[in-house]
Amino acid sequence: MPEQMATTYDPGLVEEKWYRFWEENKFFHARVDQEKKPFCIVMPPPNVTGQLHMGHALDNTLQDILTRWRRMQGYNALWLPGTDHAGIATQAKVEEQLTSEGTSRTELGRKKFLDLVWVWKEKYGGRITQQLRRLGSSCDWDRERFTMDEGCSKAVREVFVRLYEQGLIYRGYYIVNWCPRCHTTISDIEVEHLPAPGHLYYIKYPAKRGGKSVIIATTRPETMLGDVAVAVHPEDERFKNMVGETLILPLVGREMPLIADEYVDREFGTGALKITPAHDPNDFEVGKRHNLDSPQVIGPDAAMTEDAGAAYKGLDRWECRKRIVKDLDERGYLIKIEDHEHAIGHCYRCHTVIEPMLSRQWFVKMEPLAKPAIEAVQDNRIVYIPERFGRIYLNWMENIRDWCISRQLWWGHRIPVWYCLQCDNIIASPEDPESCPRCGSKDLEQDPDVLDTWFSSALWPFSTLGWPRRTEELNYFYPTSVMVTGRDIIFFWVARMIFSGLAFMNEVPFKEVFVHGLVMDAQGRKMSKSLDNGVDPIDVIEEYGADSLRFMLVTGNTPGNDLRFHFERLDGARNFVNKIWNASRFVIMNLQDFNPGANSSGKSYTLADRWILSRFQETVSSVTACLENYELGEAARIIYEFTWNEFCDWYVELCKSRLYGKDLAGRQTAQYVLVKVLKGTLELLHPFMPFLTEDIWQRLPHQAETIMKTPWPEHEENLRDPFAESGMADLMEIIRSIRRLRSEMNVPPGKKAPVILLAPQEAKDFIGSWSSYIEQLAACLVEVSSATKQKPARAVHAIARGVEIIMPLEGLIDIEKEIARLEKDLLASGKDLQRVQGKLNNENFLKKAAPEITEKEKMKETELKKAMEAVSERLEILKS
RNA sequence: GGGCGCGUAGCUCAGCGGGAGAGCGCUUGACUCACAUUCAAGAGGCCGCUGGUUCGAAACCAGCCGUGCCCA
Repeated sequence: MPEQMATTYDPGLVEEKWYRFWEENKFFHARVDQEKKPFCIVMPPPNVTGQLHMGHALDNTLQDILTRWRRMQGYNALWLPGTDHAGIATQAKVEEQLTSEGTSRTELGRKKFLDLVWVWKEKYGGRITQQLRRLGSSCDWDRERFTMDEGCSKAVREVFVRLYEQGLIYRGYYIVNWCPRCHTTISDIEVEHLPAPGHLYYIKYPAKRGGKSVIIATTRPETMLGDVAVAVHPEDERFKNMVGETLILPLVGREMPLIADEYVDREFGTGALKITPAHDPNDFEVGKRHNLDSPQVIGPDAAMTEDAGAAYKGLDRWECRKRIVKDLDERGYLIKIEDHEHAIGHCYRCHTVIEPMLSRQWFVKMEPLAKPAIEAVQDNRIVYIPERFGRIYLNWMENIRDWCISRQLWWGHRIPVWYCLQCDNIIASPEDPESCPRCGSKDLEQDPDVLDTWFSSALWPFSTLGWPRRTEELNYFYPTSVMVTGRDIIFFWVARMIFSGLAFMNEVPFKEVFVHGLVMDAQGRKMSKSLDNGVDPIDVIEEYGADSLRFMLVTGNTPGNDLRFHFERLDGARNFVNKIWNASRFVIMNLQDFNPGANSSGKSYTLADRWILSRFQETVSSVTACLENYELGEAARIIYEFTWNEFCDWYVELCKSRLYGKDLAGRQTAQYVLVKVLKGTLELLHPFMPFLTEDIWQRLPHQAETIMKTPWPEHEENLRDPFAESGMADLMEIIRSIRRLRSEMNVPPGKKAPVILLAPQEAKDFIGSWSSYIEQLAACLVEVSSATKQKPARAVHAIARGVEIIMPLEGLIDIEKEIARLEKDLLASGKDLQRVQGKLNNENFLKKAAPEITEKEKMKETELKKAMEAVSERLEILKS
């Protein structure tokens, strides 16, 4: 006795069970198998101490769909999961905790602090991977990796040392982005430029020899304390004969030159630019060109330094700005202040205003690495989907600057460089060195900094497969098939994986990059902690089930575009899930006597059978084609429409009489087709809704252990049946017309209405053979006649697909209303006819349009004419 | 300043050279034995604006307006 199925699907009852079933049976595990074609995705590793958010849910749903689909297609599919140590984020969280406990990392010291972070990692590291399981992710947990595990750490050191030896990693003294709150440098792309209202301060810099002074304009007056020059454009007539003069820096009294440099924008401000090499990247370049000093006036805490002078030392940068402005004003140097909106760099993590600062850091020299990474995309060895992201990538790569990789943090991969305290030798080594290879001293000190987190993520596609060891996994699965990720980390991550893969594997890390948009809130804003507008995927899964969430995330938007999160759309997905559940429930309830082996041949298909089987073939091929093109939302939509609008609304309804009827063969055929199409649909849907489909599939007659391992439905050409499709389309249109008449005439739903169908001779037999369909689905009694039959006067009338529909309604009919309705019809058809004839009367149209188009228009014309004739005739009868 | 999206039904979005679509919402009717998380029927649109290409444009091109994002 089969288990009773509830009338509504309850995901909470089954999801956990099926996930455990899959995981315990190792269905996600992929082993190297030379007989099979590999398919591999490496998961963008979420922050190890983070929680699943909607972005992860979307990203991983897409990956899971691709993985499950390819696995069913027979690929040896590996989806390799893992987590990221997320240097700044994780360290910040642990530091927060320490602060709340009244201590700090500096108090604890490096060793103790790191021990604590590891404890923290152990505690929270499992949370996100558990959450990924709730989503249904079919990743190979036996191969789960962590960016700071032994293998990845080895890879990081290996890469660092090799790049160092090639001269592609260097230590340099440059302007970097310093976050005064995180107390570390960050790379250029980690700086967020946000527009902010500010001011433009015009300040007078007097000339040493008297006479004309120079007025400069600046947005950051406090940096004037570090000024070493004023620059003008060499061709600027206003300053031409002043270049070379000496100016006096107000408040400080420092003498400095007026120099000429092409960098200066003549249009901005007064055309004279103060130069502060230690606190502005462009000024730094100017300073280098002109051999200028670079006094540092702002320190790591964003407070003014000793060099700022006694009057300002120790002041916070904003406080100092106020003071400077006040002092300048009092002494007559301040000319004016204008409002000025400009972009200010903020730390992407803590949103503190970045301080450009001169500092000694480690850099990766990008130009030689970028070149092959550009070529790989240019010659399509890597393809971006959608394409436009490839152009964005190229534009960025072509203008790339060196990458600052050292971070003043403790949590991360420590830079594998040691300094010999005896002979100043610098040693970069994959292994911790015992002694200095040059002087033999054991007095070595490791660089205190760690590497940018993205340095290790950049190696992810090959470090996770075993590199630097040449493992069989690496040989088999690399290059991976596709990278699925959000548009916001193309530069951070995708670009860096590409050049790293090319540099160390001599091969691209993946062949395709499938870029998706961001999940926004209902108003289209980014979900964020500060707005508190985020929706927790786990809450959604608990309320709606993972399948509904997945389906909602995948439908209703196009690749690469952002999507808004609406609970209404979740309702829609949940309803669809329930619809499938109930259609399946109906099928299963009617299978008690089903023998899958008994009627595999010699079936006598009805028109409806032939139609649904043919429609299913169409669905299989279009869904597969959509998936091949990464049109996942479109694929889901097609399955939705097929299931709901064709299978449920029409086929299941048409099966009822056969299932409940006395004809055993008819019942068996219906069972066979219902099972075949339902199973096939579940298989198509499985990548999108893994839980529901497994649950139902297991209740249906089946061979394999799991739907996961069932072959992806193949298109069966012999089941395509254009005749059945067009025949059914005609019948459906007739049924809809009758329903419309009933509804307009307010025929009670329970009442069987008599209907006369006047069909042209060639269609009469066909309509006659399948008139039972019309009777079932339009609740009527059908009489089919030839078109010449005498027509009753008191009746409503419609025309569909060349068939006249006459519904005699003695007593119910309102002649005036019917006349008005028919006249409206006639008017609409007349307009259509006009448009069609307009085309057909156009010589150019007939000459230039494709023959099948003109043919179609001609057919339309005849059809419209016939319909209008019938309606006119009808009107005459009614009016007489 | 440069680049990239997006403006289609009240809302959210598909369609992207040959009859304007879906879901939700709305109106009307139905608890019909898989499903009221349902079924049936319906109303609702100068497809942002202006030009151009074409026999034919919501779709292609140019410009403009509005809006969002990225880079400088």
